[in-house]
Amino acid sequence: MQDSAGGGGDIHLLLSILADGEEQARQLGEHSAAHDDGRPSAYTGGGRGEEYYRGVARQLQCTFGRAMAVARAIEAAGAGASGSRGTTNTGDRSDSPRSADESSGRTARDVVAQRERHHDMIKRRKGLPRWTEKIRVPDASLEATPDDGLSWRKYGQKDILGAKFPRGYYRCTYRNAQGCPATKQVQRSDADLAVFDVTYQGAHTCHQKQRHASTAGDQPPRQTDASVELLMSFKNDLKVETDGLAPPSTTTTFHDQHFCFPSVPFPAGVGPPDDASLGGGGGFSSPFVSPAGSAAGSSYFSMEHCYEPSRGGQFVMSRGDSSELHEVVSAATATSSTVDPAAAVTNAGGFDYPLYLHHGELADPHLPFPPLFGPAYMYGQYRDA
DNA sequence: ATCATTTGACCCAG
DNA sequence: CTGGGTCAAATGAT
Repeated sequence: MQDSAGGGGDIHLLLSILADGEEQARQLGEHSAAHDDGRPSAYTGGGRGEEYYRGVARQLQCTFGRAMAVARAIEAAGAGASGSRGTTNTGDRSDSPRSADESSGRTARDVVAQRERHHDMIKRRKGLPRWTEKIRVPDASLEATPDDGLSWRKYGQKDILGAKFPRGYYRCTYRNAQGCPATKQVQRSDADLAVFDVTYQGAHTCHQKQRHASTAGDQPPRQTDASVELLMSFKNDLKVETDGLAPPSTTTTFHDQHFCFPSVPFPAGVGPPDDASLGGGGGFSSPFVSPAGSAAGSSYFSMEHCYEPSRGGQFVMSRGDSSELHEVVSAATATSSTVDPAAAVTNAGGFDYPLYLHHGELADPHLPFPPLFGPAYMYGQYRDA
């Protein structure tokens, strides 16, 4: 079942966060209703932003409600079944470097153990959400590496067939410390040296503080992307629960690296939205970077549509499930009154997003939600020379 | 000394 | 069998 690292603890955290998010959503709705005329349009994304805002809030609320229900179910089920490692979890540290304990290097036993562990890990990974982002770095030097502000530790590199550059494998720095399952693969595009394909897998369950632009006011690390990611992992669980045999891993790909939200969320110079959103409190300039709850919701919805990049670079809907989640999204779509966020974005940013159009084509109106896998939009500030 | 990266070997899925 | 993903010893950086 939900193999997410922790187990009971995570569930509680999840519940807590979800409850929090639900509340925030409620406030969001009220807020937008109350301030609909108070705020300059810029804050609402322009005109109907308010309605849209409200719709999102409503959906968010709904989603959280469902999520909580399911989470409770998971909790209940988990209590009895208690996942695999529940019992055997002796060495949760698992990392315990190497043998050094037995005589020589590796005994058959070690090998077996390792294999088991590996297998177990693979198994676990399989169920984790997976998505890809294209990140553009400011300079195309070979040294350049996309930095998403989170702490990763490189654990491998491999030459990939057909790719000019090797692929780097990273895992969360706190995997051992906090059992965070997040990993990512970074592959430089052979077409554009400044572009990287970053495939994330697994949600961060750790509480590392995503630091980037120093930014002035910072807030309690609390929610932020931790909750976002948690939600994503949660969504994954949901998915698994809903349709046991959905594709093990889905990939959401966003081909844009300039995440310019409708109302230019980040006041130039002030810093990345991530920190702003972290607060979930202070004044936010865009609905998308507002309260963490909202952000989480957005991400959640975004993740709902999973595309699988095929070899040719095309995107295909890979979701085969017709879970309620889909309904939620659809509802959200409907509620947001078919706004054409794509257009909004395009206009606001002044860029064009061919991919967005594609999304639209695929009946994917969730555009307003940037893939706020936090870090990424950091690069949005850079203009490709 | 501690922690991160490098790098070849290993394992598994397709 | 091959390619992709991970492990872990060796090595480097702080």
